[in-house]
Amino acid sequence: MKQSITNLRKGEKTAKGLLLAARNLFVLYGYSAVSMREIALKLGINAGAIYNHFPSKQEILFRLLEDHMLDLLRQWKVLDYENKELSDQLILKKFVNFHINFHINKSKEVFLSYMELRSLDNKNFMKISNLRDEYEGILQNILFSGKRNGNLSFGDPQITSKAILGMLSSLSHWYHQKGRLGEEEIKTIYWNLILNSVRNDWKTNV
Amino acid sequence: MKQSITNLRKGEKTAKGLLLAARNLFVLYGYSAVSMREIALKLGINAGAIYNHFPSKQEILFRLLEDHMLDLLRQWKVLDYENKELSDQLILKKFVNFHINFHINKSKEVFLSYMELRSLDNKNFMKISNLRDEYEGILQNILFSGKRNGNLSFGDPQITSKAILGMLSSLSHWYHQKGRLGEEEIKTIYWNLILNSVRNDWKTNV
DNA sequence: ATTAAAAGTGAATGAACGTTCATTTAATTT
DNA sequence: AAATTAAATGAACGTTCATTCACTTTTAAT
Repeated sequence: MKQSITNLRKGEKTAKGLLLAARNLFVLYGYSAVSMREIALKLGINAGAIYNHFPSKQEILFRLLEDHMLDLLRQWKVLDYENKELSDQLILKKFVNFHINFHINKSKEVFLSYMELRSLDNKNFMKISNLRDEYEGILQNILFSGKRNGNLSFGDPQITSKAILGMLSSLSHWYHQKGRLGEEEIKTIYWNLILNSVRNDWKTNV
Repeated sequence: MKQSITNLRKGEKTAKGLLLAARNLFVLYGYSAVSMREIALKLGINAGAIYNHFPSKQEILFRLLEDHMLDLLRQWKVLDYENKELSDQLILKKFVNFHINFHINKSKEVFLSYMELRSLDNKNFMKISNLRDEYEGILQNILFSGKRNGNLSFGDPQITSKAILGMLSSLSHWYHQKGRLGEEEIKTIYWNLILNSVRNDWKTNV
């Protein structure tokens, strides 16, 4: 019989709990520094019991990173801005707001994806790497389009997209809910920085 | 008798070689995932021999990170821009160029300092953390000064400095010597992005 | 050349690692 | 309530970990 989301089978609850515990521990200490015993301990179960839910430690990390990247891409897609005839500037703003919102609300997942790419084995690395490229491609396309249409002005689009993503993603390294500024204030500050940086004449600066 | 730099005592050569090998391995796989045996193997010596040069694995990591941060701060200080009566805009440009140059030429050290802060024990973490704050303070001061004098215009200076440093530091994640663009081109692109982002009227954007 | 210090060996330490397994206990379905 | 499946136990597997140590070899100073 199918179970409701709020009334999971015991095993599903444990599996979710394990992912959560693993995520928190990996964020704090790094994948390699965390043992299966430590993860199990957070759930009050034995390390061996983890293998009723996941085939390996590596698979836990992969699940965390893949779930996160698929979530990121899916959430952008359902907004469907690309089919809404928005101006280049407005869709860039939508992207910035989306990215900030996501990075604030999923800061641990973002941080983990950032830090533990290298802990994936080759096959898993390629999968996640492709998903990352797909996401980076979204911003690149926005910038390309804005430059082509003359609505945005900046240097190399690939470097620029990397610079902007670097700026935005650094959020996950220092943002905490208890911080001085709220999400909206941060969005405003970042949007001003980014819009100014890409809408001015190129090579007019000292 | 004092030795010249090019003619080190054997032990000093080994010590330097160990730091280099450890740096490269830590960058590739992470501190926790690298064993003393692997580090020693790169030098063709036995793991036990490492302890003739360093008291622990933790100390090797700390040495790498401290050396790097002290080098970063020292190199900025010898330029002594702060005593040269430069305009706010020009000193910001100097800082950006300095930061990019350093991050391109020491990309492995930068990357390591970024990734392995959490692998330091408490005492060491505080030391490195303080050095990082000192460096971040340099940019914050430049931005504060520019805003106070009306030469720069942007939102919250602390967020802005974090955003700019995030943008600049992401360089170490993707820059490789073999890349399409050289150091000067990257400096130009970044400088345009950054200058535009902080010299325009605040809150005039859509 | 002699000698003392420095550097390296190779085995050993105890602890911790991810994973497996036979078995028991708990949850769910019949 | 009985039968079946899922979940957890706890010990053990072989391996690897950082570190120590008695000892040998190499290096550098006398």
